[in-house]
Amino acid sequence: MSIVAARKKFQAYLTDQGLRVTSQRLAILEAAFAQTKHFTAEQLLDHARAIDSSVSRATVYRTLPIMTESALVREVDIGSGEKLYLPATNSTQVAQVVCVDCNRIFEISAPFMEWYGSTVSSKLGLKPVSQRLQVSANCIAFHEHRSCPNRTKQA
Amino acid sequence: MSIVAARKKFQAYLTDQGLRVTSQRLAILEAAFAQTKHFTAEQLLDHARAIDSSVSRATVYRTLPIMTESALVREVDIGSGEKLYLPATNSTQVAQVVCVDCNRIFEISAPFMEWYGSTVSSKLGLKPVSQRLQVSANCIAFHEHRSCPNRTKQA
DNA sequence: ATATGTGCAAATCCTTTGCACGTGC
DNA sequence: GCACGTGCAAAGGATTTGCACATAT
Repeated sequence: MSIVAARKKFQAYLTDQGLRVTSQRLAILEAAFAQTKHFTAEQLLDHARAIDSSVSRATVYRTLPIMTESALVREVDIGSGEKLYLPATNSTQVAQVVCVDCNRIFEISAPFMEWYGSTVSSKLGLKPVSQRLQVSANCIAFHEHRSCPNRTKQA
Repeated sequence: MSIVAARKKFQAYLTDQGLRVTSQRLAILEAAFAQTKHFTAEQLLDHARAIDSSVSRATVYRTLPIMTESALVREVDIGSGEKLYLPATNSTQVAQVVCVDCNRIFEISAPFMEWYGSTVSSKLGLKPVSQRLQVSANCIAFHEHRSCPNRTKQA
């Protein structure tokens, strides 16, 4: 989604929910959509401040749930202590493959996930809301060296 | 796995790793295997103290990774802030279905997970270590009432 | 005008850690 | 005996929150 479309959608969402369109919220959205890979709340704060220096950490943390609920940003929890975020794509049927050697994260299509969620949930009398699939892996070629060539590139 | 078998396996693992068999570690293992559902570190501490009052929170936190690495306990992170644990079963090919209304957690067989992890990893030049699949869902019949009949039963 | 939003700093929550003492091997 | 394990309390890191001020509508 383009930043233009994202901004439009965000403003519509805020208005629709009776929330206010503030310069800080727009700066944070702008910063999020400038990212090309997964980012943390802290990294988002840095980038948002480059756009609007008045943005505070608290507002970033308060805005992330809004962007997530409006499906503009996707939240990814790989169990690393801090949550990661990503400008949302159309599909929610995406799995993460995380290299434990170098922390690279690949977003991979997993179209069967939704089917599985529905099938299993209905058997339990539940209605699926979302599903997450995550694979942890090592770099094959370099595992024997006990280090990964990409180790310095923290994804 | 019976507690007897678990204790034997744990002692073997500790010895094999050059770690010591202490009364605290045994009490914590005992407490873990007395659980019938998912438990937190804090709950484990409570139960372990009922067996050996000298057990400290620090030791529980230091023992959990040992039990996890020895495959006696399985760690489940549903992104709720605190990690959950479970006496391990044979299969690692298990998905969690979490009811967001009442926090019940169902462990469901998902035999294709391992296959998916291997397939996808090899395409990326990676070797899979583990995979997690989690489905979030609502109680169908009670979602309209905005509450769940099991809400008080924190799983 | 007024209900929301914001920045700041303190608080919270789970988990980890430094240190001096205790204990399995 | 000595290295490893332990309890305690303090530290740590990510996220949340109370409050007084600012601002969108």
